[in-house]
Amino acid sequence: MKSSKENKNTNIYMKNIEKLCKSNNLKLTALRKQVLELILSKKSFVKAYDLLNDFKKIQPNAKPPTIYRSLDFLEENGFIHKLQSLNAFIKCTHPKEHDNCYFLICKKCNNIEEVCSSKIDKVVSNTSKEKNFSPKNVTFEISGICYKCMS
Amino acid sequence: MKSSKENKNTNIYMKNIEKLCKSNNLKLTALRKQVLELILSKKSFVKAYDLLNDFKKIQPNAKPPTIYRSLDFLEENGFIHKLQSLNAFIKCTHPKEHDNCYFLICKKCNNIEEVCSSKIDKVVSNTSKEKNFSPKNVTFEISGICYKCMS
DNA sequence: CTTAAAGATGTTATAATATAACAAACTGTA
DNA sequence: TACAGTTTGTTATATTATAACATCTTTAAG
Repeated sequence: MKSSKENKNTNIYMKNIEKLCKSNNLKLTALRKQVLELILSKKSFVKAYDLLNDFKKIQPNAKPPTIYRSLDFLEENGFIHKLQSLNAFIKCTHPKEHDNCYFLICKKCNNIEEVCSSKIDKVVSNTSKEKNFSPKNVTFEISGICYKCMS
Repeated sequence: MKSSKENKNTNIYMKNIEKLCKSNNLKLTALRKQVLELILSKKSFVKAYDLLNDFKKIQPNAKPPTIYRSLDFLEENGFIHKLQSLNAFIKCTHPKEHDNCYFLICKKCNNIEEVCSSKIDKVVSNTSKEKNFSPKNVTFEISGICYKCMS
């Protein structure tokens, strides 16, 4: 069961997404919204096929492309992130507010901390400049142990 | 056909790996060596199943675990890297000389530039410290367009 | 309106990536 | 030598992801 506070946060989040879609002329269809809601309902990351199984409770004949297409849409538009080292997906904590996000992934509790750091942005752009490289996508995932699990 | 210069470089590389294995008490078995040689023979990254097909020319009854186990050994010991955003593998340009490597991945020509930067190392350790996080593995891959492909 | 084009979804099938589990062979060492 | 640990062989299957084509919906132009 989700607490009413979580529900409220999810609602605020969805309102924001709806606004962003409107202003960016993106189609947040019922399907995409449902998939996003499922992702939001997770404490941490979610695997595509787990999402598919969840989604089958709503729409029993859902198939992998159903999920993957929605994931594509949500990721392309910065509403979720793919964690490349886990083959998993997670909501973006502040959609459309910046380009790149970085992640601290705890191997023990599976908690993900999303980090947005201008220092990291600078390292990316400096490294790219040095190497004459034009960056498009950045994958930056640090896996290890979070402070809660260190003891 | 490989140039004799490439063969020479590969030989030097392998000698170094053999030395490193000896001094670290690692077993570079014939199998592992063959797999590494196949990886070294590539200009860029290689996919596991392409590697398997290559390897089948040497040993026709090779199976996925044959390859994946060798990849595990080679990666664990820092002789190759897994590119998480590509599900692919590439040799390490300077094995055992540092902890983490970063990659510039050209989407056009598939060239990979391996970058080792103390600035990036610092950002990782500073970010981790700030967040009270104990980092173990770093995935840092920037995909984009390299200077050769920019025109 | 209406209709053509683009976009989204449904559906079937299959590709691509990776690992579990257990058996057999090998290696080092007590 | 024998036995413990490691590596490799082998079969099977799990996991992740996409191609291809049909159908339905939306949108914008005529």
